[in-house]
Amino acid sequence: MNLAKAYEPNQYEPNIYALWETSGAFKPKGVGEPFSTVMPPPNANGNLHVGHALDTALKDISVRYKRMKGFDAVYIPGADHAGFETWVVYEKELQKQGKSRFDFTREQLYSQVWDFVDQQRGNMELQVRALGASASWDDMVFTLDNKVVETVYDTFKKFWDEGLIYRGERIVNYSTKYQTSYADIEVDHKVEKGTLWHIAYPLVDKIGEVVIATTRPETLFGDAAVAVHPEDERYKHLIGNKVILPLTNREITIIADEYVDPAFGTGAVKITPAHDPNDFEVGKRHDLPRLQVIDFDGTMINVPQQFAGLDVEHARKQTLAALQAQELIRKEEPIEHTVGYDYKSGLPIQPLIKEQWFLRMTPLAAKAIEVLEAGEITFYPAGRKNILIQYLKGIHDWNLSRQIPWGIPIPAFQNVADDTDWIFNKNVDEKTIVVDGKTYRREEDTFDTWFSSGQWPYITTDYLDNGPLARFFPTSLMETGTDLLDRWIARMIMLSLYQTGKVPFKDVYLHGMVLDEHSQKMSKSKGNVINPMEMVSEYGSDALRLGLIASRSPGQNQAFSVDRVIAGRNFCNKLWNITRFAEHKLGDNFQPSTPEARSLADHWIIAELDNAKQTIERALDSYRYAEAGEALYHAIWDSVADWYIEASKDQDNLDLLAWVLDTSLKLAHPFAPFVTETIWQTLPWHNTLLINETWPETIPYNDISAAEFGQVQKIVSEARFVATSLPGNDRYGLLYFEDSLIEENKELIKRLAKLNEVTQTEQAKGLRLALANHDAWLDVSEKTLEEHKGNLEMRLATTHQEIAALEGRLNNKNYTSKAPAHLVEESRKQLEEKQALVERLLSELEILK
RNA sequence: GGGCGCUUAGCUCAGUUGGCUAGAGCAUCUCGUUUACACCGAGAGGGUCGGGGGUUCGAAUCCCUCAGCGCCCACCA
Repeated sequence: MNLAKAYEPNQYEPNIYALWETSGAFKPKGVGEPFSTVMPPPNANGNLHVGHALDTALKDISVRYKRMKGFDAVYIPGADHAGFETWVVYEKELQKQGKSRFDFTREQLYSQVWDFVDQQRGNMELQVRALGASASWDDMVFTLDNKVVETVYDTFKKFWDEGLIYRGERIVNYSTKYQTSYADIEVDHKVEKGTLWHIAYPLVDKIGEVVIATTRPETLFGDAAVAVHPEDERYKHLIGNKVILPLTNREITIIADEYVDPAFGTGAVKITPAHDPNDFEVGKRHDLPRLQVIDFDGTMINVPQQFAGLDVEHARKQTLAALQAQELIRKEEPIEHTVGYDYKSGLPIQPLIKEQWFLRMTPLAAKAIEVLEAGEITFYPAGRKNILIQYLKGIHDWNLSRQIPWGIPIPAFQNVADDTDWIFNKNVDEKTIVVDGKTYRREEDTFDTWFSSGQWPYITTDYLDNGPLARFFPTSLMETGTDLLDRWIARMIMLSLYQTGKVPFKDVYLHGMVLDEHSQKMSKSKGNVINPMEMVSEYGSDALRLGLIASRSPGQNQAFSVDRVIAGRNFCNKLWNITRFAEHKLGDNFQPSTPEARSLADHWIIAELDNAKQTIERALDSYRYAEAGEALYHAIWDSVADWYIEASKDQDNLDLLAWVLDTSLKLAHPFAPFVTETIWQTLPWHNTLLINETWPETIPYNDISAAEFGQVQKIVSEARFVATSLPGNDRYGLLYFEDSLIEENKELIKRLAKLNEVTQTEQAKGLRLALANHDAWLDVSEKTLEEHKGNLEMRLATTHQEIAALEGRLNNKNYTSKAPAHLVEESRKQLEEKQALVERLLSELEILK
């Protein structure tokens, strides 16, 4: 025992975590209603950021709360190989070593990244532990674990067999920097000011020209046609004619297509099937050749000598210069248009043609929309559901292929003799295989990360194999950032419905981004990144947790506040010092027996804690963490520390004091697990772990006694208020007429209001306190009284105003007839009290005259 | 072009079916070394809830409108 004067979190946290973990406290108990949540696999490629800390805090609060409530709770940890994200990090490492991906084979790269990730993973797991996550580490899943890969293959196979997977040559979003294609949602669209160039294409057999408009002149080398609207009178007569493609001697045809908007630009569009999704479609309709002029590394190919090898930007400049030289530019028009950018490198995305594996999304999305509309999943905040439905309604087929070595290989092989012949085969370690006498070459691409993490809930619970955690599927709570609504939540729902026929989770809680203290997005380049581990070491893990959840609502991006973390630390210290007081009072060997309310304060504190408990329950049951945290904070600080501990100095109800401490620790445990467990371990009457305790139960108390303590508080507050507003620093005596409440709580009132003495009197004198139900006076001198007169008059004026407002309300027949009865009743009571107060204030002023 | 969100105290933000005198943390001011805690205690000041209109007995909360800020989605060159 003998606790230090202040709580030093670093001294206790690692030991407490080890105590929990080694005791098996994080493992599901196998009894009770299941409650489960899975860690959104943090990327296994670096340090946790403060968003992870928030995520962990929210989930762990829910898990600890449910565990204490008797649920069979499990928090399943995970780690994500985070294919592309990790790849980018690793490629930078390679660069530092002066190497590139092309120096190694796929197998070599894979094993190098594996080692790299393995190292990072350990670090990440330690950080999750430091955050206090009560995760069941034995059930940890890594997205490259065998069972994950096997399930991913099975799912892929099922899609393949049922015709939902197809291999297609299509325009894909291509990152020339990382040399891989992206999914649609990985492209950042930005509205920009650009230029629309009007370029003349001379007619072949006639005199004249057709002027097309384009924002990408450098792609003209890939043009396969010029398109106009079939009904456009300006061009109707030219349809079928040929033009000469400038800077080349190629002839291309003028075609008609509904796609062209006659009102835009010149009404004539160059068609470049290999480098624009719309043109690709037009090209398909008209059977146009696809001439690729931008290579996968972002440089020009299949173009005249002078442009070959240039990157896109330079090619554009030189093309324009060449066109200018031939006087073919008719106009330059400023334009606002959207440009797609690589979300990772910030460079423009090139639409390029590539053969990729696609998953047909429409049937999957339709099922998802169905269950969402049926309300099978509850969203916090609720509005996100409709956003998701909207997304699903407009979904496109999903490009599953990534041209990076780090990931789950796509288990497909292509016949070397027939490039349309693809077969499914899991033997991805072989470069070639022979099946039925035919030789097949391995697909070198890997899966989009989200294809594996999209199956997370049923993989982590081993639902498909009916593993030991299968009872936890569908999971109870999926908690993640709002930014993952489309790319993760949507996919989990679709894939889960497809594979299991069930929704993957019942509740979805989406938290916003944690911004810096000035509401700016945190980024390395701005240098405003807050490292959660630094917060933990400076203020403690609990403090960080409390600070993160305070005043934070779902779906809303909100600033991080060190002040709130400090407030959290102070709260932990408060709990610590409440314990020190109790320790002092109870001694080293205290063993409590049944607690029982005796004093008014006893009844009151039981009521307060019961109230707080119910508020916390209501809030946590609907994931209103901030509200729960606030209720806890005030129950502990205001009620327990400021009133009950103070009252305990004048009384000895040790059993109840111990109960109050226990109850406080239990209520606080989900929010501040480390400090509460640390304290619990010091209490001589416990030899258990707090994490395994049950949620507190209230004990009998009496409402009337509790309310009477409220009266005592009013007397104390009024005496304090009046005394501090009086001149000088005098301590005053309190006089009162026959009043059993004051009588019985004399000592308490005296100490709390810092009075010299509290005495019964026959004759009132001094300053009458503005109390509705008690006659009490501060024993002050005439002179002080005189100086206080102004205060009294102000008090009287405001009370008159309040009375007028109350009377106005009560005189309104609509109010008395339509408002709920208890509100009307309350107004009446208030009016009476205010009126009594006025009487007192008046008589007080009368004396002063 | 659609969709969503935000605007409440000096700062950062809560405020769930409309209902006590609109709250919190920090900051500010005044007192205070009462042995649990200065990572403290007591008290105080500070908001016409972005503007305007409407519904209602009653609006920060619901509806309309205007203004400012932010986000997401969308293959018009």
